[in-house]
Amino acid sequence: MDKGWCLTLKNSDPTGFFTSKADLGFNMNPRLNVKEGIDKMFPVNLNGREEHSTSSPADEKRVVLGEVDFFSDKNRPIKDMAVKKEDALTAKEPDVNTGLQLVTANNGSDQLTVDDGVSSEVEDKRAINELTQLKVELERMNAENQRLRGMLSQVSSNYSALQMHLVALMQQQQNSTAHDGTQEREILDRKSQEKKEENGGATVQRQFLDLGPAREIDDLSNTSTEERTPSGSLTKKIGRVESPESDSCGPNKIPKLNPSKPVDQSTVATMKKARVSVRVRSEAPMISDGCQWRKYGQKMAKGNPCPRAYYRCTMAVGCPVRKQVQRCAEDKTILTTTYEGTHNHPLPPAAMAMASTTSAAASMLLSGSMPSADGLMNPNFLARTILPYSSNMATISASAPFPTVTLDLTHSPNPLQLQRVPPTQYQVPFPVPPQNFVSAPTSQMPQVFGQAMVNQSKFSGLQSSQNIEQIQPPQHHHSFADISAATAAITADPNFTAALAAAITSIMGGSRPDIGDTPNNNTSTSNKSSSFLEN
DNA sequence: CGGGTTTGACCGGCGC
DNA sequence: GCGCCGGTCAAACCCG
Repeated sequence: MDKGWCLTLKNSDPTGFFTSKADLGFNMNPRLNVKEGIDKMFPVNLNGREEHSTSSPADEKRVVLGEVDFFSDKNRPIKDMAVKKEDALTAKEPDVNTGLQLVTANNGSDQLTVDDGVSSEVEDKRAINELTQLKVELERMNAENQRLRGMLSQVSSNYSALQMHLVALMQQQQNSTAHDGTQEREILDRKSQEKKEENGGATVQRQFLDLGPAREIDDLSNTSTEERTPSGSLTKKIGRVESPESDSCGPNKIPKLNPSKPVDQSTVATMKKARVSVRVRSEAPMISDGCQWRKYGQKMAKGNPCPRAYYRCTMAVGCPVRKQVQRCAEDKTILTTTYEGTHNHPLPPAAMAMASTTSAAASMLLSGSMPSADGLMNPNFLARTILPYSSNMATISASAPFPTVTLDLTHSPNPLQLQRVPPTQYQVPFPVPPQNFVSAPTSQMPQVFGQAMVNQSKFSGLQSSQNIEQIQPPQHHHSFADISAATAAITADPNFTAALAAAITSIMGGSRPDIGDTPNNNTSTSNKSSSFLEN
């Protein structure tokens, strides 16, 4: 026992008062047996120091036990003797019989500490108080958890609504295009249909071929970013990257395309080469992206003690999508997942977000502009176009053997940055009512991508974003500033950030980890990463 | 027994 | 041509 009660005495001989418990006239429980005289007691350590700092406003830390009547054996009341909190205390040895300890304040007043049942009871009381506080805190956190779950659910439902809306818009645009009788569109549609027949339903590659007129991309670039390629145009330069495998047509190769569209051919060839890397902090061996993967190899990469694992998608026979998973050599908590290729099959909702994310990023990489003269694309292009809130999240490199987009989710965006973003930079509005709309920066990326590149869409990410905005102007910008503080707090934990990003990525696909993201949608090695919400 | 993982072999690109 | 390296294959192995 290293704590006790401090009584304050003044102009008296305290040693004469408290030689024993009997002398005190009570059993150290001031609430039960004290007669009169003391109105305040507060706990101190046995070394005579107040538990609270004597230099801080510690009045609130004093334990006021109410009116206490006390008479010593000399019939002298001890009352109103509270020591000033700024007075330092010096201690004397506690009485071996009573546990009382006389301490002397600098102002000359004496104080007495009690080491017995009183302190125990007070400690119990304090423990109870702490427990109560913890319970309150726990309840608050549970409520917060429920609220966040509700937000995620809302975002999920909003995404579903938007997805349906987008499909409707696509159909509407297709109809209007057909009615316009645009020759080019008809040709594209016809060729698209031919490709579908030719590829046995593998239509996904066509998505990236129907990128639409370069004018649309260029127009969007005018509204999304002032940074353009040195040539001043974002006109497609697809075909600069010629692949020696462009004419291959193996089971994992891109089907050979109509020679009448050399641009498409090179685009498809490059699409296979284009890669999207996602960096997250995760202890799990692999992030959960909703797809089924089969590991087909593992290699030790040069310069990294961590092995690189190779996976291929097994959700459909012949799906060309592959991914590499490797931990960062510098920070092994960072997991880098590199996706390559495009799924040739329908995706489950849980996999839609990540797949569309990577597809959109790759599509932007290829359609927005290919590497500029210096071989390195402006790293802010994608970031400012699709990730207006987190320009530091995306880097694009075309100097590598394959053009690669890296989405770095290991850093939480600066919430202040969110508030500074002018409304005109919000690329993707939300056609659902805003009252319950919530979006966090970490969820913005999957949501934007998820909407921009729905798997069966024939729009590029740029087009879909633009089209939607034309129909439904942005109107929910205040939500971002409102939640930025909470977002900052949430994303302060890097692990949670990564988990949140992964989870939202999954959730944005239409399922929640607790109801829809079954192990069947993941490899056996990735199941661990989906349970963070329960933590 | 089927599906997934492991792991050494193999292949092709690339630089010297 | 040779070696390095990234990527893939496939037999062996593991596991439920």
